[in-house]
Amino acid sequence: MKISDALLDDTELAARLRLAVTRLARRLRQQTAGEVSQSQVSALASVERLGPLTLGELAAVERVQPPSMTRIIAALEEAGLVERTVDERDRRIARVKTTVAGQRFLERSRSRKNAYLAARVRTMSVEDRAVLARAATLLEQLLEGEE
Amino acid sequence: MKISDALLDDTELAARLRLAVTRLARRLRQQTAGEVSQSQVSALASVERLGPLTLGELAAVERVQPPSMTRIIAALEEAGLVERTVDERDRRIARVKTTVAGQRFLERSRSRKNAYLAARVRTMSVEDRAVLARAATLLEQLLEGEE
DNA sequence: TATTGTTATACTCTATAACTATA
DNA sequence: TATAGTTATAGAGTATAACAATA
Repeated sequence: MKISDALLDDTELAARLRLAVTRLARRLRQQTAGEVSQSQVSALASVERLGPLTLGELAAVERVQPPSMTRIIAALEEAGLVERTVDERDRRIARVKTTVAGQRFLERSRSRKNAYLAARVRTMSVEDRAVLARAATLLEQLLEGEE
Repeated sequence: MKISDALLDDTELAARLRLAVTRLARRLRQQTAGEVSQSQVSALASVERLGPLTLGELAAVERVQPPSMTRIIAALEEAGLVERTVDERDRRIARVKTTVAGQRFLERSRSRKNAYLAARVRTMSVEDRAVLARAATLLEQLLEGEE
């Protein structure tokens, strides 16, 4: 088997991806800038990206259990980054949307909390950045596409 | 600014990468097959890849604090996946290497615990896989490259 | 009864601080 | 005194189970 084949082997590629992604995620978790956790930022970004969502929908999107999302949203609400509104027709349902402060926070995140990764990316060639950009898209699709 | 430029912007790319990586890592953590945690598998893989290492070296490679590595290695040792040996000349130093069982475990990991990712990768085109393979390499370098 | 979300509780992982033993 | 590693303890973050409110 040639090296070029080995590099594209499903299992090998999956293993390498998993290690790389897991390590980088741990590193980024340590980078945790400020009082807002990774999960909270991720949820906040989903709310911004997908618009007003119910807690259940958010939990599904973020792949966490409902009680976890309750806590995440409670923290974001306390920080003034999201706003909850009860559905008028079905008062069991709560919808979440970003506040202006939440949107500003995300903007700052993109230029400040990602400084670590951005600094690393900045040292890369345009070609390498293009690869990472395409990979990011693929990883997004990979997660969206399931079941 | 053209879309193609935006895609290669340091900050935007970093933000997208972070979200994608964080989400995938969380998804993979849930996939946690069996009694061996992500961190343990990651450490075990490093031991296999880099050969016999001291606990301190391992902690540095894995970007965790020494007490965390102590616990990780204790768990791996209890599971019979690694073996510790005390340095004869300096009895403060403990070195860790994989056992046969540890190597077998990693082999199984690659074909079983990564099933989720591998299944997703399998649906991708050869071109997309090549992108992910290159991205994996870049992410590895990104982490290795820091001081 | 079924569904949406919450509260209570416990577990896992990691960190910091204090300690042991070796040098 | 300095260093390698461990033990003690605490803090996030998440999960499962039991519950409350609404339909």
